[in-house]
Amino acid sequence: MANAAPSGRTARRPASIPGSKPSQAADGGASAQQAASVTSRALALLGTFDAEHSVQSLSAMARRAGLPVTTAHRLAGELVVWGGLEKANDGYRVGQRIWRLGLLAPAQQNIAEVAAPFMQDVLFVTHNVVNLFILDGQEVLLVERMSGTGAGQPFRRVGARLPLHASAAGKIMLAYGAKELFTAVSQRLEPHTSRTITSPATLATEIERVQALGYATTEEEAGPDNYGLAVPVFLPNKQLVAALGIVTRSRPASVGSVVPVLNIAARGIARRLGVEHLPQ
Amino acid sequence: MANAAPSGRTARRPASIPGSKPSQAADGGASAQQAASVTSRALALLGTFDAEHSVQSLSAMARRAGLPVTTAHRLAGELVVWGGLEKANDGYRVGQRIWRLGLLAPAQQNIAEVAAPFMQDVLFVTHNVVNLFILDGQEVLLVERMSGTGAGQPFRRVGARLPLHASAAGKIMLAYGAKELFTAVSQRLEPHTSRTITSPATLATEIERVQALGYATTEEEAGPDNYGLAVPVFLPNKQLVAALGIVTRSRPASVGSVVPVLNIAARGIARRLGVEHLPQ
DNA sequence: GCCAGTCTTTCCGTTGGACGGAAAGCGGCG
DNA sequence: CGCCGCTTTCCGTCCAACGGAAAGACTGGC
Repeated sequence: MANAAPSGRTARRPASIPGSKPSQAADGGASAQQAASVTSRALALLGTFDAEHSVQSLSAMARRAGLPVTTAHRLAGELVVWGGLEKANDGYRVGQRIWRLGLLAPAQQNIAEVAAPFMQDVLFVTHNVVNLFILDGQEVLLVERMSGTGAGQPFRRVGARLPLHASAAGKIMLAYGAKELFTAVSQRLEPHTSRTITSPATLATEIERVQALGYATTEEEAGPDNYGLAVPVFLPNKQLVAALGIVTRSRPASVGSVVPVLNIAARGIARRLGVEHLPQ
Repeated sequence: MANAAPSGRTARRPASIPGSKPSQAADGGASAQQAASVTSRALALLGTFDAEHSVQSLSAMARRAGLPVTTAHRLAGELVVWGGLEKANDGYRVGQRIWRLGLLAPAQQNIAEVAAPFMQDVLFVTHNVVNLFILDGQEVLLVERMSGTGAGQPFRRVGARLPLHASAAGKIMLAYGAKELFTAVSQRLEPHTSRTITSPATLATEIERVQALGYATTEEEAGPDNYGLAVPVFLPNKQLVAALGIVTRSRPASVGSVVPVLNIAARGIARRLGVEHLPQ
């Protein structure tokens, strides 16, 4: 993977990056400038779309992608032809071809599809918003979500990410996942509310509590009026694959009665995952 | 135009090369029609993924996209870096970045998200597989689907398309949509089972029946052991936006009791769609 | 009506990145 | 061990991509 030759048409990075942390750091998607190859520019264009920018004008895309408008125009045109973007009067949107492609992505395809029916069952019983998270890097990724007609606006959307130390699902990952994860995460505990755990020691105690209880909770640690509860989803071979949980707007009265429901659903999901395709 | 030098990157096959490499004149490349631009090649690569090919080797992708392996290798590499593809030992898959992008696509975002809770309610009452279709071109597109733990394997997956004349949702579109749609579709009525409607006259009668009843049914017209039932979802201004339905494995006993349930849910969906963002 | 500002689209000369054949590396099979 | 298919690196050639310039479309202010 030698870095490409420095000579670039537009601009170039001075020298190879000093290692630092690959992770997801720089490539925010929108902020990414410094495109070099044709493909990366087209992709940068796609990367400008997110939940807050699901409809954009051409020049907005160009600006956010750090591309000349002319270039953006040409590339966007090709994307539209292919179906990756759709063009309306008010701007560009993500095309349905991308959507259909996305349904083939592994994280989505296996777990979420298998889990959905079981999540329904939980919803029927508890009438709370039901979430399914998987671990992705040093965050949890919401792969499926369900809420009844009664619930208000959803807290998070499918595809959202949450930090490990400020979410019930994240605590599950910390408690039952690799130890390295804990050490890595506890380096940087960003506060989201006044109740977010920001001390590594406190977090360690909390994780021990989770391990002892078998479930994790959050109390306004991710956002105000946001109470979470999650249990692990283990494969038959004890491997942790996901965290199943609920979210409520006020402190749940009966944690004790919800946990068994979640556990039953988690076991059901695990059983089916074990039968069908193997973990990964 | 008048291409000058034949020694081009794309063409290059005068008489000079001793090597044979016939290569079809017009390139019959399965799906992709002689792409030229860089972007279109990268996209052609993505386009090789579908439900039957969710994991592919590099050369398989190259073959299906009609690209040289070398080129495919380079492009796939860029896609992997960006997150559009994921590379495992057994081949490439669609990356989760595409999945997350896809969630922003309009068809998915608006209707499916709004409809989901109401579909839950239907599922709760009927215990059947619940489907939500929108019209897309001359087909219906499954944008959301729900099934309980009891139901067996799903008939269709989200993202699937069905012909208008062989699906309950499609009949709804024909009955309440634009008239031109009917004339266009009735030109080519492909049979899927022995019970599929293949005569324009029969279809016309069927559509009238749908208009009279207010709901549509199919009886093994799309596949064996496949019985469908669907109702329209109208916006407050009478515009048809979707079809909501259920699927069963045997002839449903009580159509009469399910239709009201579907209609209530359809009204609920419409009401919320009307309140929030306007149709399109 | 006119001007100013923003966004979209076409045109076209220049050139640097994409192209892909060749070949090495890699594994499996008979 | 030789054959076959897939993956990956290398590198000289050359055309497609690039993007500045400018016209067109549209809005809003005065």
